[in-house]
Amino acid sequence: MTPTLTDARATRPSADATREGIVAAALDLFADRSYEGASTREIAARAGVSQPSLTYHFRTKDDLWRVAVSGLFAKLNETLLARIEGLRGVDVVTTAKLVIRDFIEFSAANPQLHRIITQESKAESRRIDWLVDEHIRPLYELTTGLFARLVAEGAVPDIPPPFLYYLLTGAGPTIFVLAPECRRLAGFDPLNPEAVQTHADAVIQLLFRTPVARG
Amino acid sequence: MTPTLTDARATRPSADATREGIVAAALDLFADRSYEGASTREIAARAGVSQPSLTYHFRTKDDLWRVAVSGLFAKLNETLLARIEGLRGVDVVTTAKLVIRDFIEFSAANPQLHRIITQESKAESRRIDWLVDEHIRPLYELTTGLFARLVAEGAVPDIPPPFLYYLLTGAGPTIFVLAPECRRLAGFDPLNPEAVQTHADAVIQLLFRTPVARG
DNA sequence: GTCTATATTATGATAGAC
DNA sequence: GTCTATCATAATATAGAC
Repeated sequence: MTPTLTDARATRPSADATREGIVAAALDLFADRSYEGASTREIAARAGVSQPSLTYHFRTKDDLWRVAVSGLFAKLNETLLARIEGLRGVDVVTTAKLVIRDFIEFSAANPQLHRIITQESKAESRRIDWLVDEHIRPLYELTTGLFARLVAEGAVPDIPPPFLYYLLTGAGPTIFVLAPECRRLAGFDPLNPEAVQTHADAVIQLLFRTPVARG
Repeated sequence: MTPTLTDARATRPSADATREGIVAAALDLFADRSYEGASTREIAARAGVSQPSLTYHFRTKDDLWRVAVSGLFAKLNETLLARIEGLRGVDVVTTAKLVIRDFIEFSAANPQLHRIITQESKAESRRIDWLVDEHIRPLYELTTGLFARLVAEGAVPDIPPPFLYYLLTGAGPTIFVLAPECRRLAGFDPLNPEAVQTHADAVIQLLFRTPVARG
């Protein structure tokens, strides 16, 4: 870093702000264009910095991708674990409904997550191995564990938890991932707050077979 | 075409076979790498032809993409309309369950469809406009019409049909689109026939709230 | 109808001034 | 820490032989 004493170079953002700007731009472009389709020049342009600045801060395009994706998963984990922490002692059905609503709200606010996972989920990708080992597996274990208890209680239909995991993974984020299609096709924006809640209600109603009060 | 009388040039495939080979390779690579990420060189290599052969047969990369995608939608429409045709006069609940199972089986056999729609569903894409107008809207009208009748009959929960459309669009294909992830994460291949049926059963069970015999 | 060769542009990463 | 200039490679598309 070696900052100056006065730190007077206010014309340019600080190194941390630069990094954050690059990461945010990278996340948007990786999600929209896929890893191969997003160019470092365009990421730099969107972040308002020069293209070699990415190399300086992140070494390679691959490293930048990993940093950007890790940030997203950190946000998701923080959200879900804070919710679960706050509900310690509460019954599993109530907990699950609130966690699912949190997941759906997160997916609406951050559709990049599901887009990136979808793009990287291909046979040849080295990045999907990293993604699964580093970030997805803990969430998978958490979710399937929750579903196993819900099935045991008869709160959700008797479907194997791995299938329930992929039903939720698909049914939850897809309407937000396809938001540009939805606007053209159905004439409404699924990202507006009312639509997000309607969608969350629908997912919870399908899974739990009971009308659900919004949390 | 101007084929020779003897058509003895058996060393190379015929023009039609060449086109089909290119289209099949393009579909796989567009689905895996997105439009921008798939190179015409790699498509040509997978099809076993030279790179300029793509230009000769399809003029531009964009035209090739459209031809490949149109072929996929033609297959889907053929499948669904044949089923609906064959069930003329049968009650709407039975029809819907069979159509949904067909859609899920098609999604397992052709995960490229949902991958490509997902990749192109971004604000700036000119291709999503074409996709919606040319191919998706008729299927959307068909599906939401079916769901409206199912809701009216009380066969599925009282959820607005556009949301039911996106619930099915997400819950149906996602496990197949994420098959490489699923193999690593859950340890089974969702594309195996037994898993496909288990998944179809699960989707139908969630929507219709009754155990369902396989069709 | 298919190829080799190539024109033109865009890519990821590096060198080096400040 | 940020920039301009540039290298080496890969991209789409074209020219022209066969």
